Amino acid sequence: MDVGGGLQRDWDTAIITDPSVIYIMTSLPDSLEPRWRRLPEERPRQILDAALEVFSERGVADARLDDIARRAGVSKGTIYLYFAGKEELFREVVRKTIVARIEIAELASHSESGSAVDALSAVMRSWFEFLRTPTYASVHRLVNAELYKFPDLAAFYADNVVMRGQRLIAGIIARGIESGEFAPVDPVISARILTGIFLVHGLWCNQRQFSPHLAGRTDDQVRDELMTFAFNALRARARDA
Amino acid sequence: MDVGGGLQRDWDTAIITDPSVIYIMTSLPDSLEPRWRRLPEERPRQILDAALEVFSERGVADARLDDIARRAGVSKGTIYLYFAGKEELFREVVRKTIVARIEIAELASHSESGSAVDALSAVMRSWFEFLRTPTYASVHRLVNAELYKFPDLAAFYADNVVMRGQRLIAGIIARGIESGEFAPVDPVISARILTGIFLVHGLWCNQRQFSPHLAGRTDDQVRDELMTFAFNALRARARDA
Amino acid sequence: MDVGGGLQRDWDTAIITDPSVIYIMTSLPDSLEPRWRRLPEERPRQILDAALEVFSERGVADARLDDIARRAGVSKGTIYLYFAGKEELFREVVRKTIVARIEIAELASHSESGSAVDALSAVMRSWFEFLRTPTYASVHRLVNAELYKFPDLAAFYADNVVMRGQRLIAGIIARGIESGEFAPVDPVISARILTGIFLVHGLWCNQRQFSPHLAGRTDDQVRDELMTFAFNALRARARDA
Amino acid sequence: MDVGGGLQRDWDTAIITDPSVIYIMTSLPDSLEPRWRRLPEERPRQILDAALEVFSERGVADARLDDIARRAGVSKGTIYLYFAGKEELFREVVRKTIVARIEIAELASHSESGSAVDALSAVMRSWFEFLRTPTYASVHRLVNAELYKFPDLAAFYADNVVMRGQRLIAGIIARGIESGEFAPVDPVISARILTGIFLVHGLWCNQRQFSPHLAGRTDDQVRDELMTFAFNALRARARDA
DNA sequence: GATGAATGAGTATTCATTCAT
DNA sequence: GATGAATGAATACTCATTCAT
Repeated sequence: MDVGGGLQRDWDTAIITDPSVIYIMTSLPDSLEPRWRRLPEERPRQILDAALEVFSERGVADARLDDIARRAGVSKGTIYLYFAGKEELFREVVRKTIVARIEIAELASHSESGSAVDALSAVMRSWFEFLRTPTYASVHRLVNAELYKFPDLAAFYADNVVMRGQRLIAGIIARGIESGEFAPVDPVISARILTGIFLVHGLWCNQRQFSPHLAGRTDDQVRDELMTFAFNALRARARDA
Repeated sequence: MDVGGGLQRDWDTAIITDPSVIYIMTSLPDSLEPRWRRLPEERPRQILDAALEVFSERGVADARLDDIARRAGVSKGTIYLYFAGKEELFREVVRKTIVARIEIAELASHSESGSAVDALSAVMRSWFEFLRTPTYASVHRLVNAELYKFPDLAAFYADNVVMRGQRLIAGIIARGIESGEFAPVDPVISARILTGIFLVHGLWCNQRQFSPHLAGRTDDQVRDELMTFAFNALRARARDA
Repeated sequence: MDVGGGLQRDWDTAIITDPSVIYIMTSLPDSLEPRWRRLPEERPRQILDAALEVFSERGVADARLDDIARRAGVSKGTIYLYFAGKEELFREVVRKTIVARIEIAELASHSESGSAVDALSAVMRSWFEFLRTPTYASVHRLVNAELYKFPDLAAFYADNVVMRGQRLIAGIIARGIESGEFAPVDPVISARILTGIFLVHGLWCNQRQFSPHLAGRTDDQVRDELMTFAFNALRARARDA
Repeated sequence: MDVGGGLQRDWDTAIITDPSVIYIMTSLPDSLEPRWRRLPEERPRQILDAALEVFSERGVADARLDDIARRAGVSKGTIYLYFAGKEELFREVVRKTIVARIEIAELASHSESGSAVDALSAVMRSWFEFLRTPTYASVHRLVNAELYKFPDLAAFYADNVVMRGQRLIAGIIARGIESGEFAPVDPVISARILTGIFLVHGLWCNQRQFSPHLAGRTDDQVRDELMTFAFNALRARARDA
């Protein structure tokens, strides 16, 4: 699903690459000496990174393009060479970061081999890892704070992040029920609830100043507590059962 | 089991009084020309109500005092008679609404009599009811979206809402463990996780446009699913236990 | 025809009135002492006057709202209290001045009594008088320079100024032909041509720096030359006739 | 009587060369791979042509160098290789086009042989032909609209176009008076007025959308009406004379 | 107390101009 | 010569805040 506008080029593929080393060989097949040229295409990356920072620090409305430009090390006008405006810049920030987030989820899904318990553990660990990432902290605040002003982005986020993660977890739970590892709960419902648990706790971990209820425990402890709780719920035998 | 049933309905009307009906008759019924005058004492309330609406619709930065004034039925200048400025107005909105929210929690806590299961059920029901309230929807968005710009308010919120609610639930869980109703989980941890579950789902229910994972179920079904899940987790006997 | 947008109030009627003396009596019929109140409605007039000056000096695109505000003695923001933006301000300037111009034409038309020659003389004199007015100089430049960017205004101008003036003159010419004062020319064509003659010469008189061909003659001489030429053409008897 | 008939048609193509066809063959026709290269010598011409278009479409202030560059098929930077800046580019556009216009006038003046009536007819026809040219339409708008911001250009235009044309016509009129073809009018005054008539009507013909008074007649009819009127005026015998 | 006209600081956006390649 | 990425000065427009009435 293409949420962004008409301006995007092909920096998509460079997302994970360190911007300071993005070079490209000018392919002259017959040339003896391949020459490296500095890619102006790193500009968008610099701007997007700076924009994510500023947006998440101050919110979209309060973010000043001037700040973003300064932090990206470019002039204000340069932003407009790559993005149609503030709003479009924000769209790109979200879109790009969400895409990156999906990659992570994809990686996590590779751990589907083995027992359902092991698979779920692996997914939970890697997901929580991601949730505690500074990037995710920023995006999550933005999603909660501003996305309702951008319905198309919100839909994109819901479809590609929440639903996707939930489906991944639901699959594992279903497998676990089949294999007898888990009680016969509703896999979809359980997956939704687990997703929610991880989301809030990710948020709380990322703004510990405002989370007195996490006082005294490390992020890893919190994660382990969540996992324990999750497995308890999934393996539960109701008293009267 | 449904203890808090009779009183939740008036939360909204208690918190957001309809500005269009706050009038007072200045002459007796038998007067030929009854004249209505707006109650000056209600000014701050009207403004706060309008402000909550506008803030939650557009965010603090995008909210225009003009809109708030118009919606409150007063002039822009009047706002400054009661509040020092936009930011202070926002502070008051949050403070007042949080205080109102606390009252509710207090009320709910009265249902501590009876079995832990019944008490927890009652609290969960009444709390979820509140979470689905338009007022809460607004506040919750504001809390997630903007509170980090107001550290003092964030602390106030964390202390008085999250911690307090968590303590309430933890108490009930502890009681349930003692009475043998629940497995010997950590009451504080469980309370925190349950709190989180309810918060996210409250949020999701309040912005269903962006919550495809709730498609096909009513808010009440969602609540019941949460409760089932919660009790499963709390009553769990680990397989190997 | 209403060309302007939604903002206009009722300052229309005050057009010719000197802005510095626009006061209004607050009509309290029973009050013993009528009190005068400064009309905020003079603001639009001040702004429109300043805008006409600046627009005609620098053109619409080069005109700075700042300059207009300063010259009107108000702040920049004040302009936006009365006009939706720069373009709308320009529309109002043209509309208002054109309306004023029509009043003049109306006045001139009163001289329709008497001989056609006398009537035409009177109209020509009063029209040329108007053409040499500083206000008209400004408007005429704006019309020629920028109106093509505002098709609705251009149509308004063509209908209400050019066509109207032409019709007035054509009527007099027709009368003169009937009475035998003029040769049997086509009244409409002649009126159009005379209109054109006066328009260019008005323009030339108003920018004499660029009109070396007017060197050595006063505006009144120019006018008389035009009139002589016009009457020559209208009274002409073709040689071979 | 139609003297200048054969040559007016090429004015436009001489002045605005179509940029898309300025190429040169770099190899001989018998070469297997004929390759076309753009003539660098044509750069300035291409830019000037594009600039005239854009300037006349949007006005100097609103014209974007970007558009001019794109239309000229060059990069924005290239413009600065040939012109000092936007203003200087405009100056060159006017100078070059005016010069071209003068050549035309020169050509037209060759038709001074024969009767004054024939000569004047020829000049009028060829001049009006030129006035209706797209190029002239553009220049005329620019002259009226923006030249007052460039006093030196305005003087250049007045001296070389208006005065020169006027002198040409005045000469013919004087000849006609001498020969008895015309009444003893003032040749200079008449020439000025005739010039004015043709200028306005040229303008009106070029923006017929805004000229309801020309509705129903072709440009040629308009021209013939002007000529009839002019000859009427010139051959006039005042009633009382 | 209320009003709403007026203010002006703050910012997104545009575009002529420069310059490294 | 050409390019087009980069710049930053310039400016329309917004809106919180003030204050005379």
